[in-house]
Formats: sequence, C-alpha cells, structure tokens
Amino acid sequence: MKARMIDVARMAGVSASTVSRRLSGSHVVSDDVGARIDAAVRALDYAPNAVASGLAGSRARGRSRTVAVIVPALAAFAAMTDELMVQLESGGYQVMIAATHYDAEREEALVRALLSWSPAALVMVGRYHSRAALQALLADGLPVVEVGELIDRPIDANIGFSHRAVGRTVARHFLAAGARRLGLAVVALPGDRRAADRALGLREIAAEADVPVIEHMRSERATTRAGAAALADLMDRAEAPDAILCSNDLVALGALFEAGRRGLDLPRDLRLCGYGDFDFAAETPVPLSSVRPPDREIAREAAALLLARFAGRAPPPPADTDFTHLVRGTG
Amino acid sequence: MKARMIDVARMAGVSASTVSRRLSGSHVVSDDVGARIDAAVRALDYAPNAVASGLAGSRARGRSRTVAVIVPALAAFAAMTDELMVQLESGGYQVMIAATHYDAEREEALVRALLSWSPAALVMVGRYHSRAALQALLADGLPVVEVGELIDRPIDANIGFSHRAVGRTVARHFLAAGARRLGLAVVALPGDRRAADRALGLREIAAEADVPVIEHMRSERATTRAGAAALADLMDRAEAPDAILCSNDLVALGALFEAGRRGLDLPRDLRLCGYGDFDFAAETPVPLSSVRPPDREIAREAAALLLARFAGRAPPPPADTDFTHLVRGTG
DNA sequence: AACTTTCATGAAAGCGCATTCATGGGTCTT
DNA sequence: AAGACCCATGAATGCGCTTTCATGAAAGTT
Repeated sequence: MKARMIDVARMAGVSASTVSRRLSGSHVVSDDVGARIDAAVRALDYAPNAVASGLAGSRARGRSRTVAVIVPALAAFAAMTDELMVQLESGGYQVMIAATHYDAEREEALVRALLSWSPAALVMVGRYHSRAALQALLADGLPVVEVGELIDRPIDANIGFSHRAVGRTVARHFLAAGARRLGLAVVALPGDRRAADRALGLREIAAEADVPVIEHMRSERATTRAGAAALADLMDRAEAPDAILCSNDLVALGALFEAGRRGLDLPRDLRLCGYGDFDFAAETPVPLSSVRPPDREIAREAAALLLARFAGRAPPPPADTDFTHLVRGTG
Repeated sequence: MKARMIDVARMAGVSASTVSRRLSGSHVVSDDVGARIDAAVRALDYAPNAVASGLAGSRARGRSRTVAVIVPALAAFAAMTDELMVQLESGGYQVMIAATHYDAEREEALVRALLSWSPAALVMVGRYHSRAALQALLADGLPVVEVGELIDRPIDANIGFSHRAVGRTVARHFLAAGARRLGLAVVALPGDRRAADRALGLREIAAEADVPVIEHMRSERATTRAGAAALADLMDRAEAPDAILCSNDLVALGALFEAGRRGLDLPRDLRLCGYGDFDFAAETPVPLSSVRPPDREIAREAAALLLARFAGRAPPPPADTDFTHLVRGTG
C-alpha cells in the first residue's frame, strides 16, 4: 500500500542500500543515480518509515530519532516545550512529551514509558526525583538535559537559572527601595520546587538584613483567586508586609486586584512582584513588576546542545540563560 | 546491555513467543509459566522496546502505539493537549505533538513527519488545510479526529462545538441586554479560523437585528496590550459600540483596563465578553464575562473514541462538548 | 479404544530500514 | 603499463519484537 524503500529502489533501478544512502546523505551517491532516486521518491510520494529506521539504526546509533521531554505541566511550560519542538524538529527529531503534574510517581512511570521508545535524549524540567531510574539513565548513557533550574549535581547536562537567586534579587530590590517587612505569597502545587526556591532566596536576604518575613504558603494551583486571598491574609496580619513576592503573575494579579479593593496605593503602601512576566503584567493599571524566566532561550540552548551532540559536533558556546528582573509600577 | 525479550525468555526457560504473549495479554499462558515470566521481567527490569514492537506489529496492526497530535499553538491548547496525553497514556499510547503556529505549510510538513511514525491515529485541532495530504490520510485508513470546532465535511471523526454559535449566543445576549451597537475586538493570528468564526456569528445576529457592527480586526497575537488598543480604537469611533466581543480573555482584560482608564462604567456604559474563561476572568474588579470552551471534555471524548476504536469496541456514547456562556459583571 | 478437538508452547518468518562487507570498474602512481 | 588505491554500488545481515504455523500433549467424543 504505502511505498517502501524497496519500491523506490526498484523504480530507480538500484538497490535499497543506495536509496538509503541517498536519503540519509551519509554517503556519496553518483549524480545520475541520485537524480533517479529523487525522481522515484517524488513519484511514489515516499516517506521513510521512522519506526523501521529507528529499529535498524538501533544497532549503530542505539536510539531512534526522538527526544523525550518531561515537564511538570504543559501549560506552565508551553513556551519552553514549543521552542524545544521547533528546534528539535528542524534537526529531524520528533519530540515525545509527557507531563508529570508534579507527581514523582507519575514521573517515574513516564520516564519508563518514554525510554521504551529509545529516544536519543531526555529533556526534563527540574531535578529528577527517582534514584532508581536515575541509575538506569546513567547506565544507558542516554543524554539527559535537566532544564529550567540550576542543579547541584546534574545527571548529565543542566541548563537554567537559579530560582533562589530570583528570590534574592527581588528581596534586595525591595529592601533597597525601602521595604522593611517582606511578604511571601506562595501558592504552588506541592512538588513545585522552583517556587519554594524563590521563597528561600527571599528569606535568605531578609535574614541577612534582619527583616521579618511574613508568609502565606498554600499548596494549591496558583490562581488569581488564591492571589487575592493571599493578599487579604497577609495585609490582615498584625504586622503586614510592605513588599510581597508572589509565586507567579496570576497570584500577583489577584493580589493587585485585592490591593485595589482595599484602596492600597502601589507602590507607596505596598510593593508587589510576580513571576513569569505573563502577557498582562506590563498592562495592569499599575504595571506589575515581575521576573522573566528565559524559557525559550533555555529550550534553544538545550536543543542546540543535543543537536550538536547527536551530530558529534562540539557543543555551541553557552548562551545567556539568566532571568530578568522587570521593575515596573508595583515596585 | 539492556534486557531484551529473549533474555527474559531464557531466564524463564521459555521461548520469546511465550513471553510476548504473556506481556501483551493477547493469549492465555499457563499460570506457572506466566509466573516465571513475570519474575524474570522483574529480575531483569525488562521493558519492551516500543520501536521494535511498533515495527513488528506493523504487519498485523499496521501502526505503532502512538497518536499524533497537531495543534496550532501549544500554549492556547495546553489543556486539551494535556488531557489527550493523560487519557491516551492510560491506554498505553504515547502522544507525539507538533505545533503549526497557524501556518498551513508547516502543518503539511508536520503531518508528513508524524505520519512517518505510523501513528495509530491523528488528532488535529481544527480543519485540515492541505487537500493533497488529506488524500493520503484517507487512503491510509488512519483514524483522524478533528477537534475543537464543528466541521462540515470532516475527514473522519469530529468533536467540538460551533464557534459561530458562540458569536451568535453572545450577540443575542448583548441585544437582549439592551445593546444597540455591537463591537468586535478581534486580535488573532491569521489562520485562526475559530476567532473569525465567532466574529461571523456575531455579525449574523447583528444583521438579523439590523444593528451595526463596529469592528476592530487585527492580525497579530492576542495580547492584553492589543486589547487595550482595540478598545481605545473602538470607543473613539464616531459611533462607538455599547457591547464588545473580544477574541479572547487577554484581549478583554486589556479592554477592561482601558475602559477603566477612560472612566467607563461596566456594564452600564459598555458590555464586554471575552473568550476562553482564563483563570483571572472571574476575578477582575468587574468580573469578566466569557465563554468557556470545553477543551478537556473534547480531549477526553476524542481519547475515548480512539481507545475504543483501537480495541475494536463500539465508541462510547457522545459526551456533552458544548461551550458555556458565562455572564458575569461585564454583562 | 480410536478419533477428533482444544490448547499451551516453540520455531520461524518477517516488519522496513541502516549498515557492514564484498566487488568491480575506475583512477592514480611510479 | 601494471599494481595499488578509491569509490559507488549491491547483497546480506539483523535491530527486537509479533504473529503465523506447526506440534504434541491433554481432554473430550462416540
């Protein structure tokens, strides 16, 4: 039914080996033969069977032309995933994605499922949690890139930035602007280490400056509603903060709305910083300060690294993948 | 290095065929033999090579245990894609995703790339644009599910709702609430037929009611900033609208902010409706009316349909996959 | 008791391709 | 001009698995 390589070979009057060589571009094929093959490919609308080449190549290359990608949640990492797809596709690699939903057990299962496709590499957002499977990864020699955050002892490669540094940067900025009681509105799913790390960074600086940290920590999805509730809670405390770092811009937006309801004047009465630089951040009535994670850059960097590795080339010079603190109206 | 089926077979003292049968569950294997196999699988930490089974099965099944998914943009369809992944993974299928970025040419290339993996099915958001490849799909007998919008003549299966009906519903509601000049703030990438369809529905009803439609149409990414600009443009017209349908909630949010700057009182001076029911919609100072697309339900439905088809079962009774018009503070 | 049927199992045949090894014509060298 | 070398090509092998086909033992039938 569907054309196979042998059909192309027959039509071009050559052997399948030659067709394979022509298509992979790995060896030289004489011009006239090559032209005949190309013509046959077009005539038959032939497309190589990726599953078969994955299997056949497994002896030599050891892996199929896929890259497994594991993210905590698709929505939060859509930009990163998208960039990964685009870049890797341009290198002839298909991406297989899976979402852990911040569940370590699920992560374990997903890694196993993805590995059964013999991917050429594995890209994961964040640290990897299962020691057992980690062994398997190392033993397998599979390139593993942990992206998004900096990791002490990465399995293999690691591209990202320090979330703790984000917290420190924002805290220092708050203090320099005159804040004396730092607040934390952290609404994040359990398992979201990144948000926790940012909080950690803020606490560090607060401790150094001997300034109190007023905390609102909730293990739930980061929503606008939760952000409003967080602000209400924090501002109703006996000692209310005068500058708050929120776990993301949705939470910050909710806080901003609630601050408006309470007649607070930002940044005079209160400073606010979100995270993620969501589309609306720069457009709120008082523009929302935020931190832009370089997700697309990280993805590009990871893809470039892998593509170079696949081709046996030297990795490209590291790109800048540091975050940007965007100080806007909310201070 | 990595355990193969034959290794399991040897350890269990049986043939590879028997191991295969045990693991696939397709045939009965005697209890003692089965137990020995299970033990060997555990001892060797064996996981079948999906690439190899895809190839081997291709004679009988014809396809590998993957489902190709094509969306216009990952971010906009993250929920749908996520649900698709979760549901299909639970059925033992891996999802391969690709994003067209609203580019028909790219779509074509992606379809070809994905098809080379012999997926068991193809799920696409929206209509399919290339006639040529459509032929190939039909000829191939590949199950194709077009999701998200209703399609006149679907390639195969179709699950979604009518975007035109969304426009009609919102328009009727606006008119019933007393609006006399309908506005359209459509900021969407070219190729986004869904947004265009919603606009079409609104125009239909406006024409029926003999009411003017004031339009702001832009071919760019739907952003909060563009929403603010759209509202400014519309309200500065000689005949300004008294009710506006925006292409999504980000655009509506921008419009809401701009309305605030202009001192407009919603819904008295102006009614506003977004699309997408984004997280913040219900939390804005004046809660934003919106339309909730049942993306997760659609994905569940599509997955259930496919899984049933793969198993040779009858498809489940159709679930409700209609949109919900959420009338909130902005009218 | 002889025969058929059932059933768990093994042997063998590929799935479609990449790769290795062999080959023969051409080119280069001295 | 003859040996050494190069290079484009074909034949053959096998990647790891599923499936068909064959087989022999157990069970059922008359």
